[in-house]
Amino acid sequence: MAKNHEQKKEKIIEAAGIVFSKKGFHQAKMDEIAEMAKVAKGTLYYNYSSKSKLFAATVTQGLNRIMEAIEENIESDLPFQEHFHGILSTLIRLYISNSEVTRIYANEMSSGIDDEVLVEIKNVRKKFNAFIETQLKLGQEKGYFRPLPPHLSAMAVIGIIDTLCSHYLEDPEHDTLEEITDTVYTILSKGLAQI
Amino acid sequence: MAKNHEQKKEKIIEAAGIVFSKKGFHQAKMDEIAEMAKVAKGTLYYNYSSKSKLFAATVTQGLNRIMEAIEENIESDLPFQEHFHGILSTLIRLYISNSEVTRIYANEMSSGIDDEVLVEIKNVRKKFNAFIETQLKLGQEKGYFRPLPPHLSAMAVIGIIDTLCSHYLEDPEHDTLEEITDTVYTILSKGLAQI
Amino acid sequence: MAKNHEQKKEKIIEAAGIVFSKKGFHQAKMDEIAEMAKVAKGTLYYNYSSKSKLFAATVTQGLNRIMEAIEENIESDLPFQEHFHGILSTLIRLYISNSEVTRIYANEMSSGIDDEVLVEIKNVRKKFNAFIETQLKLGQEKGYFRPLPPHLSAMAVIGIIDTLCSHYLEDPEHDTLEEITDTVYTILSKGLAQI
Amino acid sequence: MAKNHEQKKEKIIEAAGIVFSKKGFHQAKMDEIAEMAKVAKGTLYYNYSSKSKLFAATVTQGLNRIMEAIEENIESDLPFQEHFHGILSTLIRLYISNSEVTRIYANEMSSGIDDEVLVEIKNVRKKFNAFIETQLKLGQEKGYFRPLPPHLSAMAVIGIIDTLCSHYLEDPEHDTLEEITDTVYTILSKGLAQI
DNA sequence: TATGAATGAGTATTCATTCAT
DNA sequence: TATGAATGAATACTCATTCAT
Repeated sequence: MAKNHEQKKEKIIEAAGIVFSKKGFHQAKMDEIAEMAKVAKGTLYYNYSSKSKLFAATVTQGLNRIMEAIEENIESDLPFQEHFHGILSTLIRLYISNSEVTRIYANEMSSGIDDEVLVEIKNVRKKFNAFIETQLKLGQEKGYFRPLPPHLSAMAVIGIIDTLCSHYLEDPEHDTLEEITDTVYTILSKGLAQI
Repeated sequence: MAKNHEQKKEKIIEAAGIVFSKKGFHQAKMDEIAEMAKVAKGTLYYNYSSKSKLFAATVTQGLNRIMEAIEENIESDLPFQEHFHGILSTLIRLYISNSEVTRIYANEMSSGIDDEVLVEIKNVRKKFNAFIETQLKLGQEKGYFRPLPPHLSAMAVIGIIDTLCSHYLEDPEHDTLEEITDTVYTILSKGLAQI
Repeated sequence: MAKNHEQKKEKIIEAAGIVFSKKGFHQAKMDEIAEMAKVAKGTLYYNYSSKSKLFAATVTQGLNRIMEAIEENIESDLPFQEHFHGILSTLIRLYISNSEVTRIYANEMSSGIDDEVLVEIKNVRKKFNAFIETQLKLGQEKGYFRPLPPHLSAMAVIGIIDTLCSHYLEDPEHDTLEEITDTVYTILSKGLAQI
Repeated sequence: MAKNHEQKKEKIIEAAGIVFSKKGFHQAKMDEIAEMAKVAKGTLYYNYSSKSKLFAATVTQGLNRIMEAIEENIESDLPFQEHFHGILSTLIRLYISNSEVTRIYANEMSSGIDDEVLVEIKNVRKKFNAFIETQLKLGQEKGYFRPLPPHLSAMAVIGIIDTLCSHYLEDPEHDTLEEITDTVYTILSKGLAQI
């Protein structure tokens, strides 16, 4: 019953995503994850040897899924301006719809997690940063972007998206997703200043 | 001796700032704070009735101190462009030099803290956001800034600063503070795109 | 093995009865109960979610056991006088032989226990009072007892038994159980005064 | 200012009586007593070297006051029956009006108090028991009471009064003081059985 | 005499992890 | 493979007592 087993692992990751994002790493309880996944607590440990490992698996799988989705959604034969707008729009949409994972990414890289596991998570993060960085370098080469340090620009992009999307998720009634996207796009491409 | 007593409270807040910023709220231990402040654990509770209250006092005092410093450092009779550059530069400098507090601000608004206390902290945060928002509105009125939603722009400003400064603090050798400040200023005022 | 588990719960209740009766609710320590039951402290909490709940379970189970024993021991087809004597004698015997529980019942209904739990305990108490009250009403209907307020009479019965049995338990050498029983029976049925 | 000082000690005892009776020995906090007495906590220790000593002083003073009041209120030249009724009535009245002390007496002789202090309290108790015992012996000598063991009868008297008065104090609306007094008198003098 | 800030030993409770079944 | 009862180390918080002023 390999399928059955994989399904169970998937159910656990899904439950973990929900609980970790709602409570953060330290406040999330293995009991609650087990209950939400409808498995016994022992089963968690049967599949993931510790809370940290389960956390790492949750974040890693989640971010990889998001990155795959981004790559699928990018059409690179558009004019660069539209290409860039498309990336931001995709990023924001996926950030919102995968909020269980992105919230974790945003808030819970703090200490108290096994170093070994922390390294694993930081690597996925780097992969994510590198992806943005690549896009920015592309823009620079094409002469569309200013020659700013790409790794700092990449972080700026992520920082803006992270902050505005977190704000949106806290109170989705307050602003529309278009406003968020437009604001992000305008600031990043043209800046706050006019003329 | 009232002075002596106030000094002790100050020593506690200072120790709390260090420990909370290093470990985060849930991983910070009252024992460690007491030890670092060189007082008995009971003294912590004699002065702050709970861990949450101590946390709130630490963050509130810290952010208020930063806001005062910002206001003292702003020269508002400069041309707006330079005025804005000055604000960003001051913000970044204070963010870095008060890292014990700003790290907390950035990472630990998550759940698990008394609601009552959480509200107090969120209020200081709002005060901070409002300050940035006011500056942006001023720029819009002067015709210097585009008419973007000010509260979203304010968050974008904070998001960029937060992300880049956190990055700087994680590895201060990697980039200089000028690079950080320039990147923040350029992106925010002119955007990534050229022409 | 369910049996094993039930045995462990029983061992805990037994230990709790001994410690609570010796120390009272607030002075009883969970550590001591765990040690006496030969389980880890966590096991106490795995089975009873708090000290209050464990206390409630101990008292409730104990009083229910006593009430069952009383009902089994009453022969109601005797002449009423002997029937009443039998009840008192049974009550006293069970009070003494279940002293871990009755001592708690007598001394520890005071404050400091969760309200929810306190209510539970008071309900078992009411059940016990109601039982005595029923017997007294029966005696009144049969014309054997004076028409005194039954709930007050019931409390008087319990009060006398409680006081004399506590006295007996404090120093069992001093008086015999027969003397106690005779005194209780004589006072309650005929009063102190003669003729 | 000896007077002033004595007044302060009196204020402390009074506050202690209220707090001990409401919370019991272990749940009563020195802080609360100090606050209620409107003195600093240090002052408690300046006058009574420990919590146990303060407790002992509270109980001893209280019971002595009650015993004095009883002796003042007894008219011994009445017919014995009325004399006995008078004693019970006085006892009940004083039990109710000195509930802070009598509640302590009833519920808090349990463990956890310094042995030395416990002995002191038990001695006052014995004095109180002895007083009742003397009255009962008098009744026996006068041929009014049956020849039951006087120390057991005395405890029975105290047990009934204690239980019914505690019940009255818990819910003073439920029964009148006359009903209580009549029930106690009838049961004790004539018993529950009629003819 | 009186104060109240400071102390630290003592306690209920939590929760990741283990392991017999 | 899966379970869930059992564990015990870890931790926030309490409060009688002390003592410098």
